[in-house]
Amino acid sequence: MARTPTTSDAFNAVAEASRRDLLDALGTGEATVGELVDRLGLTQPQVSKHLGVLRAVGLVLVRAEGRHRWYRVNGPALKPIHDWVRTFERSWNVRLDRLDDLLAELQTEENHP
Amino acid sequence: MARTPTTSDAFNAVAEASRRDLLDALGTGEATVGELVDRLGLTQPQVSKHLGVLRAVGLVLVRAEGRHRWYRVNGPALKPIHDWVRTFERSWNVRLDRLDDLLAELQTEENHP
DNA sequence: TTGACATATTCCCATATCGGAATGTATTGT
DNA sequence: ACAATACATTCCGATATGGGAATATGTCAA
Repeated sequence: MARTPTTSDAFNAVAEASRRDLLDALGTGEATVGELVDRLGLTQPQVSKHLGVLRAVGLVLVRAEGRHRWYRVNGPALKPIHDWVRTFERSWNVRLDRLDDLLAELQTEENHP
Repeated sequence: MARTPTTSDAFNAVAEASRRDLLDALGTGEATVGELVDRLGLTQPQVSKHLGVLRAVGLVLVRAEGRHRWYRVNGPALKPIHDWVRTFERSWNVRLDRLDDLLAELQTEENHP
């Protein structure tokens, strides 16, 4: 077998920096392919192909209007990534870490009434 | 050029499901290669190679003890992913979304005193 | 020393990728 | 009808991948 296809899930689609740049460039709004080409300095086929991958995994949605295609981010498709990485958040988030300490302390008190 | 190497950053390293499984299996503790082989049902070379990729991007740390290697997750290496995906959180998190509404409302009131 | 054990590394191959260049397909304006 | 515009698709080649199988490296135990 080879590497997991980029179109298999959000994790693989987003691994490519250019595709993250595209999502960042779209932000909360809409943009056409041409606008994205200008903003990112990529070639038109590059942008179209990357958008194709993002669309395949549901990370972007398209709306046709004349000869333009308005792309926008489909945020919820990123939730699986957020959910997964969030389970490790305690290892660098001091606030959550201190919450752990507090809970442990309460647990101890409970054992020594 | 080809696809971005798996060892270039956390995004690419974590794109492979087996490597996420390895990180999940490690959790907050430590484990040897053999233990991970048993837990995940992968072959030993598979586990060693995947751990090699994770180590290359700093996602795991190793401690040698005799003929065993104790691996553990290096959480902070996941922070770049968390930070990036977090900027899109508003699109699915209702609480943050309502906070946006509230702020917009306050803004309107300010304009109509 | 020798053998068993734990882990890492190498070799092989089928496969998907990315970029570049060229071309295809709609849609619009004149 | 025709040219221009906006975008998608195809063909190409170089490259890294992941699994399997075999082998190498290092450590312990008798």
